[in-house]
Amino acid sequence: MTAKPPPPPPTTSTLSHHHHHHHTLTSTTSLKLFTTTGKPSPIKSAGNSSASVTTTEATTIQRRNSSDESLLNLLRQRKTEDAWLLYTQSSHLPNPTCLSRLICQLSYQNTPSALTRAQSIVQRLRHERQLHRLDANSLGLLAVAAAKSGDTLYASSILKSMLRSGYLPHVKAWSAVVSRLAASGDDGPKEAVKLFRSVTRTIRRFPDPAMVVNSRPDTAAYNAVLNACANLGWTEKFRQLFDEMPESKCEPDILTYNVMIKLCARIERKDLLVFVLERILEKEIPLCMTTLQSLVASYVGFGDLEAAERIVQAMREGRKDLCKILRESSSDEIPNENENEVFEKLLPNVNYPSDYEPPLLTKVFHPNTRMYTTLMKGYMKSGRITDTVRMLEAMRTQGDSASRPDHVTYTTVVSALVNVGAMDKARQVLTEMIRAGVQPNRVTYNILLKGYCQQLQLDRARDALKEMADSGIEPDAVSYNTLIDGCILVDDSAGALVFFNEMRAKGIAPTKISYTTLMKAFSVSGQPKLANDVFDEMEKDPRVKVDLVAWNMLIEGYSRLGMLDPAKEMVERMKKKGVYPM
DNA sequence: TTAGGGTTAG
Repeated sequence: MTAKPPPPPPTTSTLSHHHHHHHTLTSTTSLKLFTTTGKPSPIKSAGNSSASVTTTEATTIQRRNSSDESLLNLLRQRKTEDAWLLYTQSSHLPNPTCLSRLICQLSYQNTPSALTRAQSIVQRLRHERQLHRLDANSLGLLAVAAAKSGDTLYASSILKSMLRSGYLPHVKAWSAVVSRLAASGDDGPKEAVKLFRSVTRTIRRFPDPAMVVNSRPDTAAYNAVLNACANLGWTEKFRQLFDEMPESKCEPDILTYNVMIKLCARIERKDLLVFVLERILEKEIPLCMTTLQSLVASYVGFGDLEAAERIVQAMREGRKDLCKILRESSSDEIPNENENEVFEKLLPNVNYPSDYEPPLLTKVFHPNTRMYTTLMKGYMKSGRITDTVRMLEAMRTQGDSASRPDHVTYTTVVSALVNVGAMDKARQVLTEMIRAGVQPNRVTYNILLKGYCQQLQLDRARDALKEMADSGIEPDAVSYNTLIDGCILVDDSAGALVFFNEMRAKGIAPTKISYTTLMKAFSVSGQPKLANDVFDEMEKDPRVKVDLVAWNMLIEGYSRLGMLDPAKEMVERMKKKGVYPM
């Protein structure tokens, strides 16, 4: 947590430009600080500065030094709140140590307000071209805090600007951001892969290995980027990165293989799932429950409930020959040739002879709540509502504490009932869960909101929103997006706007779905001008990126009314921005 | 939150 001076920048030709630039800035800026006249000072270093300054300047320096000293004291005592107040009370820019420590402590608090404060310091420094005053440690922590709060755009922009300036973030910092990006929607996974590449490229440019020792990717970092590849279905990229792990002295671990299971599911290669399990056992990597969980989830995703049930049943019976059971459930679909080559490298065991005796689990695993809930989701998705409810009953009465229904289980049942329009029964389950001592959460209520909206019962939806607040559950963007969409269903664009404004008034950040849904409300009600206004707001909001859906909604608003000229104009504007219609 | 059971658009 201590503030360190910026790491020595790399010396390769590409980055040396930044290097010199960077250094010039550092020395001149410390001079500027000590200058009150605004004229360039002849002083060359802080060391001999006091000799050549005037008396007034010396007094100013003293005042500033003492202010920095009080700030540093507060920071040392971890009085972050007081430190922040002191910072805001003075127009003087604190020294690099204080600024970095303040950013570190604010980032470490992991609260929205602390993050906003840290960001405001960065914004000020950026504006005053003093960003280099912050060390790599504080910027890295800020990036992690931003990523954790869901602001992955901000987090990756901080990291990118660090890399541009020759700063190398700690592996824990940059990999945390890669991990968040990988799991976030939109372009997140692509950005994760890009970020991973920029970091490793920058690392390679440093001639001295000692300088990059804390920034090199570890297995966790690889797992994060592999997860991004899995989410994208980028098999070849996955293999490349997987292949370079040994060169980077990283061993694949159980998570790496769990991510591989996800990749197989994503690219619809059900036939490969069993080979991943066999490979894990063959490499004697300790198996964990989540691997089996991932397998069941994958089969459920494929709609192969029989295979999922077979695993669960085998586990209930305490069997260890899961591989054998899964081999029996493998279908004989013909896989893609190119993909096969890739997987022969990832999973050499796909080519083992057919009389190969698959390995046994080294330990017995029992199905838990999560696994049963996954199976339940399968029933829900295939419309087997009776089985969903029956499963809940079985879990309640079974008496096994590791598989008792929890809030997600009940929420799944609520969701299943909402999906078939059985709102009264969904309500009953909500009551039942509360009686059983399981508290519904925001997701449970969001599903209920969705149900009332779908039933065009907006008043009931509003009541549910109140009920939510009364139980101490704050609505989020999803709650409001659902309600805005509900207003569209009853042709109430004014109501949609009211919800949108209510959301912003509550400090809930609109997502791009909020913007596009509100645009849709105005578009379908024949108010393209208003849709246009929302679009402009969206462009101004740094938290969201205008995407193709937003452009389409904008264009559609005009086309719907036969206003082809403005529609064409929008298409041109869109092309100029580098977005192309599909 | 190094993955992982439940929710929102088009």
